Amino acid sequence: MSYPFKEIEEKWQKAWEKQGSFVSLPDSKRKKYYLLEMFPYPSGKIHMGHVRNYTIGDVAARFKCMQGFNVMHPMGFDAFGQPAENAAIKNKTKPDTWTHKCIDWMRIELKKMGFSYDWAREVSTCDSPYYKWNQWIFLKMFERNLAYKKASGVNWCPSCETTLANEEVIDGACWRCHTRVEQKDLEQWYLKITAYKERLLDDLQGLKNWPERVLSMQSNWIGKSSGVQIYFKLKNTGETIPVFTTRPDTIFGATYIVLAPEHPLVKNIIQGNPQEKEALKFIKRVSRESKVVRSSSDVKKEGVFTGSFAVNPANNEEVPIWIADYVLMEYGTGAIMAVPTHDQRDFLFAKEHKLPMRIVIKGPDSLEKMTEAYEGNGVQVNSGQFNGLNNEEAKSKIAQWMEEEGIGKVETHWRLRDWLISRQRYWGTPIPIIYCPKCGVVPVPYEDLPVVLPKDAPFTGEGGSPLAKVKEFVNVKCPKCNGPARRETDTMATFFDSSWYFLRFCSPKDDHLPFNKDDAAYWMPVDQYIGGIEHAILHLLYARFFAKFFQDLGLINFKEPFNRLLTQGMVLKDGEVMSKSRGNIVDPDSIIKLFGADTLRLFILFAAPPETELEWDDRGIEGAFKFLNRVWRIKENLKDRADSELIKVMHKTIKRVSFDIENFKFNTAIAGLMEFVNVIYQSTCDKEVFKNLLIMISPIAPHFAEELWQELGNKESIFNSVWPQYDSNLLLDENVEIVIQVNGKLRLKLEVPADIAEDKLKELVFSDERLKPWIQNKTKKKFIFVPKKLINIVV
RNA sequence: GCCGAAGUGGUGGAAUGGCAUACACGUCGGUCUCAAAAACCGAUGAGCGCAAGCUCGUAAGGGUUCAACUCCCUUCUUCGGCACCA
Repeated sequence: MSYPFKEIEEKWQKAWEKQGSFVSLPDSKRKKYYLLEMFPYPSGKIHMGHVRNYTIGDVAARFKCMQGFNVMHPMGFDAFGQPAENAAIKNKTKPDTWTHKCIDWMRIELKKMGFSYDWAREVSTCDSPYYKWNQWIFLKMFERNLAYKKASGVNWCPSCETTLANEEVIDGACWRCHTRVEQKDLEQWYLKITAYKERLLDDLQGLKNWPERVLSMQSNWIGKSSGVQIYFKLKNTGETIPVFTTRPDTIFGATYIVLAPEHPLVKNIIQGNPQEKEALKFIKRVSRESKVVRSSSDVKKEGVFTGSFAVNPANNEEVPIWIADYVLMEYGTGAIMAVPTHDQRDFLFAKEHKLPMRIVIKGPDSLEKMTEAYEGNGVQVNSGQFNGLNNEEAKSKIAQWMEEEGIGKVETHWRLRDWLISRQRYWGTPIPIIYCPKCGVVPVPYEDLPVVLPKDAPFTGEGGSPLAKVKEFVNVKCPKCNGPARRETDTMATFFDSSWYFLRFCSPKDDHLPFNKDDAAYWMPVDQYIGGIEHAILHLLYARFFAKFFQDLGLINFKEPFNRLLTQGMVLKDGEVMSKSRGNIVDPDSIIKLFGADTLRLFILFAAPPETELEWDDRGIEGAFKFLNRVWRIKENLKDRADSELIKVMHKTIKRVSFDIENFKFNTAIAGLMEFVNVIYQSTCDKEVFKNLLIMISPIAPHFAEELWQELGNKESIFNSVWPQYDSNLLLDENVEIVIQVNGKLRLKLEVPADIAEDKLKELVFSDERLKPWIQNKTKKKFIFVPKKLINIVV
C-alpha cells in the first residue's frame, strides 16, 4: 500500500493558503532573505523546466525560513508578448482574455506543486497598475536622453512582423520563431544601454556568486577591445584613413591597408585608376552576398587592388590600398592595416595576392620559411627606435609615441549596441509618446499615465501595428499646444517588463513610484536568483542595466540586483530537450496524478545536480516514490528509545544535509537522507529521531512531511519549527577505521581507537602479519600518518 | 580562432590532495507467498584465481607528491558563448 498522497497534498495546500503560511512582511529586526525564480510566461500549462526551476527555489525558500530568515518568495507572470496575439487570431478571442485565462490555469498548476509563494505579491506585467511604471521608467529615461528615436538599419523578423533587439537574433534568426532575420531601415526607439557599458562590464567582477559561464557570456557580449586608431594618409590627396588595431606593436609590419567594400572613401580612391572597373564589379558582387555568407569563416578571402597608395605614418612607407570582403564596415573604422607576418588572415590574403611582408616580432621562422603568421609574443625587430623591446611593452610605448606624434589615438571599441525596444505589435506596453505636427515629439505627462492599451484592436494577422487602426487611441490632443496630435503606436519589447519586476515584488501595490524605496531597501538585492541559462545575456543584462539606472535616479543604493545566481540545467528526455515538436514531453500534471507532487519534487532534485542537464527517467520517479513510502512506514515501528548509534548517525546526517541544502547540492542531500533511512531500518528508532528526519525532508516533500508531523501529535506546522542543529560531540566516533597503505597502495584496514597515539599505532601496524609480505626485507623510507584516516608506509 | 564549462560502472550520478564508483536505477540471488506483486535482506567496475587475494581502472599522455578523479603541462572529444572583431 502506498501512502495517500492525493488527499494529503490537497489538504495541506488548502491549510497553508488559509493560514497565510507564506505571506511575508518587512521586519527590520529579522534578517531578510529574498529568493526569486524567473517568473514564467503564462502559456497556461507548466512544463518540467518550470517544475525544476521552482522546486529548486522552493527547497531553498523553505530551508531558509526554518533557519529563521524572513523569507520573501514571490511569483508573478511575464504576461505581455506575442503568443497571446497569435492565440487571439487563432481562437478568435482577445489577448487580454486569453492571457488572464492562462494565468488562472497556471496559478492552479503552480499551487498543485505546493510551492511556498507569497501570492499576495503576485503581479502580471500586462495589467495597467504594472505597465504604468514601464511608461514612467521610459519617460525618466527619455528625460535623460537614455531613450531616443533613431532611423537606422534594424533587425526585422518577417514572420513576427516586428523588429528585434540584437540580443534577440540568434545565428541570424529570430530567437522566437527561427525565421531568418532581415535588415530594414526604420525609425525606432532605443534605450542607451551603451551609456552603462563600463559599469556593466566592471561590475561583473563583483558578482562572485554568479556562474563563470554567465559572466563570460556577458563579458563577450559587451565585447571591450582596447587598441589604437592609426591615421594613414592618402598619398595623393593627403586625406586621412583611420584604421583600428589592437596590435600597435606590429605597425612597422603593416605593408598594405584594406578597406571594406562599403567604405565611403572607396569611390574616390578608385576613380580614374585602371583598376576602377574591376573594383566596381567586385564591390557590386560583394554587396549582393548576404551577411551570413560573408561572415562564415571558411569562405576564401577575396579582394582587389584599388590602384591607390597610402602612407604608413610610422615609417612613411608607401603601402598599396586594397578592398576585401573580409573587412567589415560595421566594426572599427571599416578599414584595417594589414600585417601579414603577424595576422593569419592577412597572411593568407598576402600570399594569395603576392603582397609584401616584413617580420617585426621575432618568431621561430624566417620570412622565407614562414607557413603561417606568427601571432605570439617576442622581441621587436625592423621597428625603428622600438627594436629590442618585448612586443607587450612596445604596445603601450608605440601607442604613446603615436599620440605624441599625432598619428594615432588610443581607443576602445565595444561590441554592445543600444537596445532596440519598439515593437510593431499590440500586446505590449504602449510607448508614452505623442507626435504633434507643431511641437514634435512630446512625452505623455506623468499625471496622464498609464496610457492604457485599448482592449479592442482588430486582429487580422496582416501585419502592421494593430494599435494604428484604433482611432480613439491614435488621435489625441497635444499635451503642449492642445492641437491635434497622434500617439506612438509601437509597444515596448517584453524584456522591458521583466527588467525590473523583482523590484516591484517588494511593494507590488505601490501607486506612487515603481516601487517603494524603503521596502526595496529592506528586501533588495535578491539573495538568490534562479532561472534558465537562456537568459544569461538578454534578461540578466537588461535587469542589471535597469538596476544601475535606478541607482542613478536615487531609488536604490546598490549596484547589482542579484547577489547569487543559479542557472538550472534543462530537462531532457532520451537525450533531447523536451519539446512539443519532438513529442517527448512528460506532463508534470500526469506525474502528480500518478505519484503526487512530493515524489515529483524529490525525483527532479535527486536525479542530477541543479546546474546540469537532467535526463528524465520513468523508473527513477518510481524509485523516488518508493523512498517516500519507505519513510512513511517508519511510523509503524517507533519505539520509546532510539539506539545510541542511530542518534550518532542522525547528527552526522543533520550536518551533511544542512551543508548540502545550503549549497544547493540537493542530490547528495537526498542521498544522505536515504542512507539515514537505511540505517533507521536496521536500528530502533524513536519519535525524536523521526521528527528530525521529517524536518530535513520537509523542504523537499513538504505535504508529506507536514502530514506525518501532524500525525506525531504536533499542533504547529512543521515549517514553524527550527532547523535541527547537530551536536559536534556526537560526530566523533570512539573507534575509527585506519587505512594502511604501502607505497600508496591500499593493503590493510585497521579498527583502532580514535585517539590512538602514533607510536602505538606504528607498533600495531608493523606487528600485523597481513602486512609482512609488503614490508619484509625492505628498507622503510617514510611513515606518513594522517590522524583518524590513514597510514602510508614508503619502502 | 578566443573565452567558458565538462569528460568517472550497464544508466543517473558521489568523492575539503588520503579507501574511486556513495546514493539511486537496472540486473542477479535470497526471505515471505500456493503463486505473483509489494515489502525486506544481500550481490553487482574489468581481468586473473578454488580461495585468501592479486593486477588493471576516473578521455589520452606526461609532471608535481609519500599519496592525484582532484594540482600543473600537452593533446583529444563534447557542450555553450563570441567571432573574417582587425
